[in-house]
Amino acid sequence: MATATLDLKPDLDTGHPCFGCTVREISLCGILDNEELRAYKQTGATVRYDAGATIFFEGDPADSVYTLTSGTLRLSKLLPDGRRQIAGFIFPGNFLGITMEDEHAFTAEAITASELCRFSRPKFETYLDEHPLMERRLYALVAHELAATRQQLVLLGRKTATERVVSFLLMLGSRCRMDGGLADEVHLPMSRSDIADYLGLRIETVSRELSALKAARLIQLTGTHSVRLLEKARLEALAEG
Amino acid sequence: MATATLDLKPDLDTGHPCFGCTVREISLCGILDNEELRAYKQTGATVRYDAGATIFFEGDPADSVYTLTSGTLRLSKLLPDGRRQIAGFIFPGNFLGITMEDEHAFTAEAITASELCRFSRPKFETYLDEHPLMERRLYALVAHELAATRQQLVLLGRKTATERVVSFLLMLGSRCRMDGGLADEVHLPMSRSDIADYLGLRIETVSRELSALKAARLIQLTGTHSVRLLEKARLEALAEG
DNA sequence: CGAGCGATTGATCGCCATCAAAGTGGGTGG
DNA sequence: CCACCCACTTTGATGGCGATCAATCGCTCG
Repeated sequence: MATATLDLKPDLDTGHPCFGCTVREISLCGILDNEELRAYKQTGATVRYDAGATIFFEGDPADSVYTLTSGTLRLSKLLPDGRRQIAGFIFPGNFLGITMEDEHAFTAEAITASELCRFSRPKFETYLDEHPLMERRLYALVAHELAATRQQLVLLGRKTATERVVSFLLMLGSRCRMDGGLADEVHLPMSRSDIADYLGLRIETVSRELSALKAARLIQLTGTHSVRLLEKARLEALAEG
Repeated sequence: MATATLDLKPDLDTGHPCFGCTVREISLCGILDNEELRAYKQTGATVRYDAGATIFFEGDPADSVYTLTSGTLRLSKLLPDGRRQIAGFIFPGNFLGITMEDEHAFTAEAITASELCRFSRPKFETYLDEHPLMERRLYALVAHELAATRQQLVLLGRKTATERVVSFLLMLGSRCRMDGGLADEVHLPMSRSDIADYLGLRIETVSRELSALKAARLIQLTGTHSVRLLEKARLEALAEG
């Protein structure tokens, strides 16, 4: 459904408040032109969070929406006894606060120091009312997120530990390529604990799987937070059983 | 975000093509009035599928969207070796074909004989262009679906077999109450195999868990496809660990 | 150089999968 | 109407993958 009307407006004036924003093209704002974006930006504000800080808790009133411009966030939920599941990571350009409910169902925390553009819900909705293209793009983003989340159901419901870890690395790998990074050097901003809670495993298992992949010469552990993918084809076969 | 503009239009003329449609109020169409609905309905067609029939396969071009009016569907995905994950069940009133991609990422099959209202994507999108309230409602539906799917991530990633089965029963229970059925009598149109593939378990485990809940006098198995929930409070405690 | 936290590696356990067999029920044809 | 059939479900016995418990490593920062 990539209609012409959803094409991005490429050029921004130098001096524009969003000039130099590295994520505009892949974010909600990408469809706005100079004037529209200036007006839109003025309805919001830039906010910063330190690593570990909480943007909102599960159960907090959902009165703002955000676009992440730098850093990494995690969306998570705790069971009463402390078990944690991470529903997703938010990378620059991603939209946060998709819900139409009154309360957030998940907690959003900064994994690394992060910057976001924040908009109040009422203002955001008014803006949407006046910009149907933006609403359509928002819909496309949510629909895409839904598809990705369903894919994660397959991972959690049916894949083995090895398949989960490899799928995760490939997923981040394709993200990096999207961001213009090297295709085979994957940066992992999150801890082993975050990875484990995203993949439905324990940190020991994640660590063991990474070590096993390294021993099999399929990856290289270039640092605690970076991995080099050595054999994409074999990894892709591994990821799907 | 339940604004007044999203309220349903209640009364339909007798003789209206959608008069008697039992799911209009909880479906996408709920916001349309007599005239709008008549026009909308004319852009689509009613289609029927037998139990077991496939509405579309993973990878098929996504050229139609649907509203389920009767029956039950499953959305599933197969791994190359035959492992299956069911991403969700579709009940009457639910929208099918949310994707904005060109291809369906999941296979949709009829669990029981089903009826759907089908609309071609281009016509549907044209209709959305002209009816912003409908688009907003569609967004709300998808956002809600995303939240539900993320909740399912918690189930698959972190819950035990018992917790999964109990969560599933309670989920269907709250659905029944929504549909005006008895709150504690849950109908399970799907097979044990479908339940297992939805919960990331094997059918033997599902069966054993149900037997154990019955032995604990927490449920009654009133038939292969129906369960009575006896102790909601204790079940709810069980579902969350 | 030492403290402390996250990551890795090792040893063992337990939940759920797997393998196997018996039970159940709905539909069909005699 | 009943007997059979076949698919689905349930129950039982055993096994394996990943969790758990435990110890060590290694980086970062004071």
